Amino acid sequence: MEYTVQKLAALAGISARTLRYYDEIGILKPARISSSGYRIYGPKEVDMLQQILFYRELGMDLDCIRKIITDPSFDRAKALRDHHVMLLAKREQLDLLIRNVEKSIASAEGRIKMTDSEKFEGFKQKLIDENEAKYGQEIREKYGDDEVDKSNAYFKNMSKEDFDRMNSLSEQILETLAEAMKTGDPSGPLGQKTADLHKQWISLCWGRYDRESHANLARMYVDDERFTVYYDDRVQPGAAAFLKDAIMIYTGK
Amino acid sequence: MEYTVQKLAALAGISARTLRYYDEIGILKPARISSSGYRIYGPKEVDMLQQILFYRELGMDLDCIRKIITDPSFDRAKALRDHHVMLLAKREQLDLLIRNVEKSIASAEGRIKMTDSEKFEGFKQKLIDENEAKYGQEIREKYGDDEVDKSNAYFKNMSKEDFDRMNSLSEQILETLAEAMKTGDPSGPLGQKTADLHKQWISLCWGRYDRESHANLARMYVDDERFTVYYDDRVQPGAAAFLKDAIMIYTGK
DNA sequence: ATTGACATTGACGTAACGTAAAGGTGTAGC
DNA sequence: GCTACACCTTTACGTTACGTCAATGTCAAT
Repeated sequence: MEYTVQKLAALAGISARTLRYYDEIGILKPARISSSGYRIYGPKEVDMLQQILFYRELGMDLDCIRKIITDPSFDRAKALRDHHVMLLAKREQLDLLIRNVEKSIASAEGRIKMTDSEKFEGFKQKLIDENEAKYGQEIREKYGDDEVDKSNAYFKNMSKEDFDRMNSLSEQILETLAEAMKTGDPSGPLGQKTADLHKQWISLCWGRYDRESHANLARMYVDDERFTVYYDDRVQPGAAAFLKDAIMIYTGK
Repeated sequence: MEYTVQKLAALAGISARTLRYYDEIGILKPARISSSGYRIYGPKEVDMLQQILFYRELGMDLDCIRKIITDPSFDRAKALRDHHVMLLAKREQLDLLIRNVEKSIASAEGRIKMTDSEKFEGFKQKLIDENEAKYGQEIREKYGDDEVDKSNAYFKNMSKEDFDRMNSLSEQILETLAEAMKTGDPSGPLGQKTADLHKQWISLCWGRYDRESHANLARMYVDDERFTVYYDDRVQPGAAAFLKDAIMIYTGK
């Protein structure tokens, strides 16, 4: 498939001017120039543009992008994996921001107090992202290692202290869930306390927390018999469904 | 609490120059000027800056931000709720991008084919975001409804077809896992096939897939007795650990 | 052959700061 | 009281990633 400037621009959701600029600064040259001087882009350029937009989305400046993609050792497969890691990091930052705005709402309603520092949580992270984007590969490779280390160290470092805490949380969840079900209200204080304990348990298990995963896990609780049976047996029938409702309200889903 | 430029800048993770610029264009004036001409910011300004950064994060230009926050009918509580809705929308766009990069990886490995249009999914959304930011409230209120509908539609839409597929996948996983364990090699073709089936199952359950969550779930399989017992009972002792190893290799963690 | 939607290359404009210059201020330590 | 040094000020020019004309050429259809 071949594209002229405006066709490709429409496809990618950018302007024709942007494509001409990218040609001008040598970041994305057309596959060929037609006899009448038109820029013609081919499949390779489409893929390259996608790469560029991924980097751009992560806040990298065009000069840095050029250095990376024109590097002879540029590895598209690795770049895609890097994008993936960075996008997941960005989502965590976004989740921080979302929690920030939720806390700000609660604070505006006088339900909680926020420190000034808390008011800017999730914004600062952006700077770190950008630094990472600038220093590029080495740090990213290190980042990758850290990731692996972090993952591996998870259950190694956890032994005893955290593990005990995890088991204690499991028990607390069951106890609080039983109490909460007596009230019959998943949105009540006991229901929400259960959800909060459950969140702590997840944070410990997964090493990180995001509301969407929490909600998905809750859905699985009613959907997957392993879980349903576990909670229904240990608390009472309907416990898994009750917990799911509490978590849904807790996560705002 | 009172802040000088650099103190506030450090707090918010921006530069002192940015604060002076915001003063210059009339978007954030200091509470007062000290006898020696220093800018002094108070608690009100801290909250205002937070607002500004929320709007900026959503891609709004400063001129537009000024019009909003200097409007006499500006309602901080409503603004916060708007931020919340917009940030959730942004996260959905991010999830689209993440799925895009995952598909791109699969495509690079020749596992699937992508249309050129699909290659730019999640980027275009940004334009829509900006339009929404401009046209504001009515659309956002409608969007909010869609949000709720979509969440609810998750398992409603799944009924029968997908649900059956889920159960069939569960069985396949157990069968393949049993076969794979005979070879004793989690990295072998059968072990990796098990992991791939498991991935499909997750994709169905969670509505999306990322390797990190997959790996975390695998860790939970050996760590949480509910899972361990489930697999060890149904296949053979050590099955949960074997599956975890296979998934670790599969996800490259 | 004309129309209208495309393409081209300049060239200047703009937003949101970065950066440097030239100078005043606050306070900690000697 | 003096010095050092980290902070503050304004002024002003530089930069990035394009937007926006302007002047001109091209293509496809009527």
